[in-house]
Amino acid sequence: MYLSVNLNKAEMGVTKSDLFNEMQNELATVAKVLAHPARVAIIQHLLKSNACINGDLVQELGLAQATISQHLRELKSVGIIQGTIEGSRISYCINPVRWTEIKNQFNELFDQYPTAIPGECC
Amino acid sequence: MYLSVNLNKAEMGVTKSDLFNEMQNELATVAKVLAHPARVAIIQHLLKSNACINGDLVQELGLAQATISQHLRELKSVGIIQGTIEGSRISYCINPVRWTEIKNQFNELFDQYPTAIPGECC
DNA sequence: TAAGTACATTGCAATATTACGATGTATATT
DNA sequence: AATATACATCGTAATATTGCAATGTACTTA
Repeated sequence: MYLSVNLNKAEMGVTKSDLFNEMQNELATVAKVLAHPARVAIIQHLLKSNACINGDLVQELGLAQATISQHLRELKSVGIIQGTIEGSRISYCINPVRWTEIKNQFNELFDQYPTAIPGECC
Repeated sequence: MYLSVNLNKAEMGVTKSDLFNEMQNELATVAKVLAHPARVAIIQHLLKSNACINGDLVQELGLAQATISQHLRELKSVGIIQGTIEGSRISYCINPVRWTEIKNQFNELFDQYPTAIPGECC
């Protein structure tokens, strides 16, 4: 039987981030940014072309300009990309330092799994 | 000027997954499952203890039983964990094969970034 | 068989995300 | 200065996610 200890009104739709540690919250935040195919596609386009502008991505992905702009903002929010003003355009590219940080963050989790387990697991 | 080509009513809140390729959709789907600190915490608990049951996680994370069950279902949905019935309990653990697959999937993306770029980027 | 334990599922409320048209801001061109 | 270009932001509608109480299902024990 599971008795409810918390008698307050439930906070629905709200992630209880105070229950988790820094690493768990940070990894989840970055994962959330990668959790949309358009943003993965934007990243891959930046990997291919080294740098590009909003308009390129509108052409490439077939989403509206406002939508691309919103995705770019989310990618920027975790620092995975950066934008530089170039005249009337903004040139976006991967942030190399942050890229490595994020890669390492994920691999710290991935590498926590022992490569070989005797015969335990289910 | 950005003329709208699509004159149909906008499909809001709906990810246009048909615009993206298989790799992009799959990576995004897995990232979405990792995009919640509770699910990262569940994974880490499984890494530490090799296997555990729903009740353990309720104790460990301080979320309701139904909530843990929901998170476990999402983790199972991408195959990152698996559950085995053990009497009246269900023992969860990491799926080793899928774990490696996912790790490689992410690193395929991460390793697309050239380690050293001359002096191009912004 | 009845009561208890363990977990899933359902139903629902609150919040978050996705998408785009419309509009705003800043630079560039005529 | 007026027009065009490039991008951000706002407003809004549709859908998705999060969380939990209540309930359902299956096994276990008294």
